[in-house]
Amino acid sequence: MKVSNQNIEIDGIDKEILRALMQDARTPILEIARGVGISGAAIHQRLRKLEKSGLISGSKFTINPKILGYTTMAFIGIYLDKAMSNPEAVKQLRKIPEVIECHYTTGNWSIFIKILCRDNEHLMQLLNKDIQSISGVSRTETFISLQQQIDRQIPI
Amino acid sequence: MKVSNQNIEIDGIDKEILRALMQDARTPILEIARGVGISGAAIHQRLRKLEKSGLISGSKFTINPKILGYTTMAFIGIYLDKAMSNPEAVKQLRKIPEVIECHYTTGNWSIFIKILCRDNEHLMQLLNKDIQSISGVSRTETFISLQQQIDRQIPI
DNA sequence: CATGAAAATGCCCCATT
DNA sequence: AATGGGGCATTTTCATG
Repeated sequence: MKVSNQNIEIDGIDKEILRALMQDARTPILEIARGVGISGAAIHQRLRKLEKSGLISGSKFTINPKILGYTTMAFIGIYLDKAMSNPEAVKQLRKIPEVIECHYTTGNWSIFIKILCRDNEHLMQLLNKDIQSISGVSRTETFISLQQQIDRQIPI
Repeated sequence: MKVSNQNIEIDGIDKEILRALMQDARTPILEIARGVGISGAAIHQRLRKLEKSGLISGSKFTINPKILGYTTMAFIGIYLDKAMSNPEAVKQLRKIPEVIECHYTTGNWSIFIKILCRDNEHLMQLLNKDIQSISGVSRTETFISLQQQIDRQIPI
């Protein structure tokens, strides 16, 4: 089976390459080559093709925030005044390092963010001091992630 | 300055190593070594220390879901019947590949998920066919990410 | 913790098919 | 698209400071 989109086609070998690298970005190309039974040079060519297609958007070491003391994840829905320019609010949110995701969303909230904090006191400080002080923010609704059960990418 | 937690201490060199690899997991160790001015072997030792501490939880290639046609991200709050065992619901959610995050949360919802879908029709199918059919799910509230403005890790 | 050296391994380009 | 070869870079280990 082929998955195709625009001018990009991904076959089973591409999938195996991607799956290996999605699990561990430092998997040696030659190891993948041995696994799928083609030469390293071929894997290399396919990788260049996949990168050029934009399918591979990067590779990252992932840090466990808990080790740094960030044990609490929370989601915050933000209501903005109608007059407020959303991009300006995002600009201010970007300055808060604890904000790790930020979305414009449909629904009641104008903006929806994900944050990491050390504890409830830290969370309260982020809400009251950092976020509520952004001009245009009228109200927020917060809920805490008690436990994350799934964290993955779309399967290839 | 030192960031410390339990038995782990991270100095400025560790931070430079982590920052480089968080940006690009395939950054050559020797390149980092040249940048910070110590030997490759020393970087290697530090990396092993950081891995052992659990701070580094892995490395991943990141896939751009849009290239595969997954152009829509949505968040769904799920109400579960009181009698329902949450772990069973999570088990069912795990079978849906479009579910890329799943949290137990405080607040009105029992479970909060993030999904990727191809279009609104696909979203509706996920809601009506896949999620609503999970026993114990009484109601859902959905909002769509119109645009993601921030996506990052906690800064080191 | 850091180092240099050395061995092993892998990367990446190329000509060819 | 895939292959093997080969030059060069990187990784990894080790004994030592």
